[in-house]
Amino acid sequence: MMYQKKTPTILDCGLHLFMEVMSGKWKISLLWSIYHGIKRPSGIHKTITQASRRVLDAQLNQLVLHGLISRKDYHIKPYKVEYSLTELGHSLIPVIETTARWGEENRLVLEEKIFSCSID
Amino acid sequence: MMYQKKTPTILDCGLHLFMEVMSGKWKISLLWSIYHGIKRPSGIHKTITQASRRVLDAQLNQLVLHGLISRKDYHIKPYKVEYSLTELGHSLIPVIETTARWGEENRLVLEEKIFSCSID
DNA sequence: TTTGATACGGACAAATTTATCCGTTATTGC
DNA sequence: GCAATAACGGATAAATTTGTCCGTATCAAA
Repeated sequence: MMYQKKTPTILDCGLHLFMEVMSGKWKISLLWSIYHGIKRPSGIHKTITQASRRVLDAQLNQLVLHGLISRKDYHIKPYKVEYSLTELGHSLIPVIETTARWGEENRLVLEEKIFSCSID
Repeated sequence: MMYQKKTPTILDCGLHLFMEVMSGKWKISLLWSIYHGIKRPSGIHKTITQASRRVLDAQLNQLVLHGLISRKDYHIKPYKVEYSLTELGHSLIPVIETTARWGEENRLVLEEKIFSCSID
């Protein structure tokens, strides 16, 4: 069962919409894997070993519900399931690349700041 | 006292860096207000009435610690404090605009999906 | 002198997200 | 049969974020 929000979601501006569907610790990595052709849940898990399979499944479900990826079940035994980006998911790639570029360009400063926050 | 993280922060890719400094329910609105010339805490609060002053202060502090805004205390009575974007904060504006544009372009679909998640 | 504006943050509760533990089903290979 | 792989999700604990309730201080104006 999925968690039921108790406070209203704010979607004033487009950035809030973006944050809403992107928030989730592993979602970026998941989208990235799928974009790079790793489609099966087990394969994805092998590329994101820090997270448990359970958690990845949950976030994959959210991505599906938000319409960024689609899930194809081949209905064969042994099981086979594949995820792929939807059109909406694809439209997100250049946006992700823009933000990722900003992060990389400022990595040194950002890492230092983030680090100093986590000690005092 | 600020919360002490217990699990390691993941900063593999630039997008994670972006998410790290942008995560926080009111940060976008705060940056937006400051960018648009509303600099004093009380004024900012008037533009974001859904949040309590306490919460806004906390997130403003985080933005300062992450180096996105700077805080100038005029050391006069009655109190006067002003926030402004740092160079790093400014460099974020076009990135925010890119993601916001994506959100707006897909608002209809996204709102519908987000909404349907919140009912079943 | 009481009210209101400015500014800030401790202490704690509530909401939300993430992680861990385990149980299910079915197939392949040894 | 027994272990490994593939797939999925309930129940619950732990971590993290957000919100609420207060208390501090200074000054101005009514």
